[in-house]
Amino acid sequence: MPELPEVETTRRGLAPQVEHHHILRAVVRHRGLRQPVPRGLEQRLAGARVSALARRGKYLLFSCETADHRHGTLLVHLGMSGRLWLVDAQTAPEKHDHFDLVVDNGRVIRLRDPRRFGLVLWLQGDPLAHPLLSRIGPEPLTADFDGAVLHRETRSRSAAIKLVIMDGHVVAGVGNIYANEALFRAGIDPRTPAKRVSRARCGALAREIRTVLGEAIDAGGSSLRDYVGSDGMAGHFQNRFFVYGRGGEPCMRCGTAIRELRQGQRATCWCPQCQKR
DNA sequence: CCGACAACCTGTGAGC
DNA sequence: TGCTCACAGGTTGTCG
Repeated sequence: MPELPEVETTRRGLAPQVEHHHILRAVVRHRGLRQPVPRGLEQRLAGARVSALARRGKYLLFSCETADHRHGTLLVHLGMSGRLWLVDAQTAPEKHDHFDLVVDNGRVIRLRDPRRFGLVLWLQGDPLAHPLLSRIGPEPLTADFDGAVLHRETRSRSAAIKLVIMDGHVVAGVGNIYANEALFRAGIDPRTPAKRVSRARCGALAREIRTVLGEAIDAGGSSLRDYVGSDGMAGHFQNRFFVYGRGGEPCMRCGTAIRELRQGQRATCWCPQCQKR
């Protein structure tokens, strides 16, 4: 479900409700996520103070000072179907509500994740040194990422450019929707071998990745099926897709039928007229 | 190092 | 109505 814009929308919604607040308690109802939710997590979180809520790629990091004055990080990933939102303390959990953080302001941050590809972990020490985070590529919305970086990272890659920009080790947070949309905006055929994308076109692609992610964040993310923001409100960027989910429909720029195929078990949509190798 | 593919899991919609 | 199949926003691990 969530790509970077949806995770960032969630972070922005939750931050004012949790930063500089204490966790009264945590509730784990299902430990079987992508990795098991660690035993003892509830004890570590009880009484902890959250100093900051940050994001790295699609991971959310709750920086915590525990009740016994140790530092740690609650790491949360939403996987394909996860969402994290605020509910009132009396809201009854439903079938796929696996995890709660009860905040000292009476709100509850609740994780719902039907497919359970999400992740809830406790990290000691420097969270960015953890193997899950240390190998993630540059953040697309900071100065760490630009055309020069993308060009360098793609020189040895013969795989299709779409697969390469979706590789989180090349650039963080670009999932299937925004990979399709950025390639359309940059005018690049998604099947092009990455190493054959010129320096200038890498510049255009890096720019479009940043633009489309930024616009999606401004729109509160994309709501497909069940995604909603932390406040339960749907995002509306899904109304501005040029190609994603539009196979067979006319291109919004030139009218040519949008084509669709599968790359790496994921749907790719592109305009054969507007996007070239 | 790179690429191809399966795996993890549930829900939904299309087609018969 | 009910069954089966393909597919859905992600990431990791394995194998060649």
